[in-house]
Amino acid sequence: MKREIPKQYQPEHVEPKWAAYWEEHGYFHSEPDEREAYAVVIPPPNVTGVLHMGHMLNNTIQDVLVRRARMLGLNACWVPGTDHASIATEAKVVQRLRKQGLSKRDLSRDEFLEHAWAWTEEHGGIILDQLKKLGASCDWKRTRFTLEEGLYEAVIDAFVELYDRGLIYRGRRMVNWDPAAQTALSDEEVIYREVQSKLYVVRYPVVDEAAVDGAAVDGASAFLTIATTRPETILADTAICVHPDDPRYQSWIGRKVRVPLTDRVVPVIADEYVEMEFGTGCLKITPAHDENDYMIGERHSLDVIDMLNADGTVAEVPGMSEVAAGYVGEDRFVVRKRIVKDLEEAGFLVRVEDLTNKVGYSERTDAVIEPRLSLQWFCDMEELSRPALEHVMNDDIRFFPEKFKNSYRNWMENIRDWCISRQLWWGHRIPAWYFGEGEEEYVIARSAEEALAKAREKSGNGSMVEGDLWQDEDVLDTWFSSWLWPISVFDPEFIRTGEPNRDLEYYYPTQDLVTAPEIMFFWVARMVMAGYAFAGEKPFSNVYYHGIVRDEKRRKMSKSLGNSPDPLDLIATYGADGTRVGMLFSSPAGNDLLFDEKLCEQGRNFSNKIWNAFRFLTMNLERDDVGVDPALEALWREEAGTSGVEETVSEATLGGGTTFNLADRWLIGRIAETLEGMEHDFEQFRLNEALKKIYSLIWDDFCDWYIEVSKSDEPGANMPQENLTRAFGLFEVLMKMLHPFMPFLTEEIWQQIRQRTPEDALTISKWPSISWTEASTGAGASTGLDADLVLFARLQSLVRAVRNIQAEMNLAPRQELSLVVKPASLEECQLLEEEAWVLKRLLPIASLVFDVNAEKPKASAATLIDGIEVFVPLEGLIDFDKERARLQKEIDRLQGFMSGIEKKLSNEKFVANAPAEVVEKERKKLADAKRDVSFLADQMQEFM
RNA sequence: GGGUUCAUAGCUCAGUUGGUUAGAGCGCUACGUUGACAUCGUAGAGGUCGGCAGUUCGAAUCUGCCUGAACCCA
Repeated sequence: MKREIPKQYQPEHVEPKWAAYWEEHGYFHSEPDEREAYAVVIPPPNVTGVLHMGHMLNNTIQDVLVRRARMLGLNACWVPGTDHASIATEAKVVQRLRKQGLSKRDLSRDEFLEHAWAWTEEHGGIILDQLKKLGASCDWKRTRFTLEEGLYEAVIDAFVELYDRGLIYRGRRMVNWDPAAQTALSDEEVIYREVQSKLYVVRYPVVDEAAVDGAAVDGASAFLTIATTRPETILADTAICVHPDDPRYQSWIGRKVRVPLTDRVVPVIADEYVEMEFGTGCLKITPAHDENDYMIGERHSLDVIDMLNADGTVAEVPGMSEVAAGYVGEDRFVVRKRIVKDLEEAGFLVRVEDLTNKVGYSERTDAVIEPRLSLQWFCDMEELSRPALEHVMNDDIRFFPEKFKNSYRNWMENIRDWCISRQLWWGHRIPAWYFGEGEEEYVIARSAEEALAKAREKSGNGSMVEGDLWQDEDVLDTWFSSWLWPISVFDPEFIRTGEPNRDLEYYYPTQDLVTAPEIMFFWVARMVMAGYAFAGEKPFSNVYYHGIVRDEKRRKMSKSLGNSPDPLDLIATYGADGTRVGMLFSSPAGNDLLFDEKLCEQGRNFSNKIWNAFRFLTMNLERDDVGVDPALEALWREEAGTSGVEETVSEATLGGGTTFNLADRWLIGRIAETLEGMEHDFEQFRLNEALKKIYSLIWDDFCDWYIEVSKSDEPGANMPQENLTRAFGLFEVLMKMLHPFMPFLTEEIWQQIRQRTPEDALTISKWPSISWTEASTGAGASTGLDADLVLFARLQSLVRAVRNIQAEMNLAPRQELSLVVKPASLEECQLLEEEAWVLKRLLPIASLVFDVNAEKPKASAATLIDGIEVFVPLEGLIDFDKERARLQKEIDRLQGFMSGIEKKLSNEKFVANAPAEVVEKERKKLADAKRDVSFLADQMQEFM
């Protein structure tokens, strides 16, 4: 049966077909059963986001793991979903409203949420469809969203639960304020960046000058000089602070200064916080706008003056001068410029210096963060962090790469309370109900009804009605919902009931979590906390942190830089399989990934290479079907284990050359080796290494060697059909091994090789496992698979050596050669002669002689392979100069090699101290090299 | 300022407990197209393993210092 197969692989015709087929047959849907569970929860992307390169990498990795687990016979369940991305989504909705001429303030909460849901429905889920194009084998029926009903309840339950345990409290604290989004942020949402700033040196007049001794400090002035990077905050200063031991300022402590541009008089205080060396050693204190100043303020009972509005404009504060009053309502950065000018004009500005410092920016809006004192909800981290730290440090939860344990510990040990309230509407509304203006006049409840009952009790006012209560307007940090993800996607009610449902019981703890190190604190650490806090058990066993995708200049790929290719364009150009390979190839474990489109091209080329191997085999097919090779069938274990090589099948069936020829045995041995190697790589999450192994097995071993030696002796004739059946059989195994990486192409070929029922789809087939123990026995064995590997490798070396001669002598590739091979022993001679066919298929051979006593033919090029002398007679073709040069080059190389060994062996200490086998090995190397040199030198004689 | 990691071929990276003639892919050079694949094949060039010292019979590998880079936290 000759089939027309296109010369080039066309992924665009293949991928949609199998994506639909897989989904139609529900291969990726999982329900609890008697098998071992393998669960992975997706790091939920933003519901309205679009796929970027980071998602591509993240999900490719997960898909490889999940597909492999599925083939290993585990009940694989990959739960997809999205999160509501409180700040980002709300910002987008506000932006859209603005375009419609609406402002958030014009709308009621419910009206706003309607717009937000509309937006979500419009854009939501796009990203999940994009994941399908990538081939992600998620259980789409289990798709979750952090704001859907059940998951919403779970978040409220978690809040109530933690509040009841005393781990959530409300307090007036210094928080990170995002003036653009007008909300508080957690510490993790602030990104510090180094910027070129100015340090403004400003002097404050001392007011009680009369009290100063005549011997005023260095004749000076009745001024104290401070340095600040934020001069506008001067308006809210309530003290000047020096170090208590600073000799310069001893006489000033306890006196008073007037704050420039105000009529405020503030004290000079002493506190050890001040660094004497920095700036002037004299610090202005603004308790409302700096965390450290706030703490100093607490210690010294200073006033707290808030001079910033929520939007970052300057507010009116007591005592402003006329000039300062003009700042009110202006943005803080505008005021910074104006105040510098005004300070200068008023004679307060001493000088301005350049300074590099770090400034905090909002992770979401990129606005400069302002420390701001406000009443917020916090989660106490001390108790929650304890088990989270312990179970990572003791490897109950393993981190890959392990180095991330360090920063995890560092963070956990210095953890601060988590500000969980956000001044936003899009999210989980805080279940706090107020019944009075007092800071303690509230209750925590799941519903208004429950709140009323609790409020009546707390207030002692039994006649209170629902209308007397108002719910907190704020929502919770998005991560306060994401941290429940591994629990809530399976059982949203668990936190309330404490009774796991069937899914949670079966899938939890999940197996692997794949994510980027940037969200280790945001998400991973908190999921671990939530896991122990709510389920008393870890949420996952392994965390694989992959790198960040960067461009060739090591810049992070981002939309704003425009340096990120569109993943869907890549898929269109190189195919999903090719793109996946490209992503993985550039992804060493745990390192950042310098994305290079060339690697996707390499992936596409690989697709094409495989396609053409398939095409070639198929073109050789003379029957309607490829048939079954019984010997090969016996080789694969029925039930796949996690280990590559087990159980023995008798030598008679497999060894002894009865059914499999040397090339078959060699390739099977290579498959066994590769399976073992890949398993090891997967244990370490070294996916790129595993991929490289199967890549090389297919391209180098199968295509370049196995198919070549399987071809017919007659050029142009079809392959012998038994060879073909076997080659197809081996090809099928290779497709299995490649399937987790390149699911579409492999399924296509798998389905084209034979007629398959839905039960036989590659995607649910069993991972191969070879029942052949010799494959894993020690090297140097004289029989069995190892010997075959050695023998075949020797033949490969022989072929390469002859090809090298062909190239060096500029012989035409088809120039037929009469080879003379002179092995060192009779035994070897016989072994080689039996396998002469391998050489005949791979080299243009006119005649081939094996003889331990062979005489060197006249005018021949010669070389040595493991002591086997090989002569290529080149009567009339040989170029003496070239041959001499070739031989000399080899002799030089060997002599350099030998001198190193001789030096080693002449060192008595080496001979005395090194292990005997090491010394013996060196002696053998030297002897072999000597033999080779003398052989080559003899050859030289002929051409002198 | 505190912590962590890294430095191997032109580029991106392997190199498991110290003993290898230090590997791979890409790139580069030469040759090759009478039917699997030029999205290909064959062959080849290319590295004093950042520097200096030390431990050791032996160091890319262990230790210290130096230089350079990156990341996290404050």
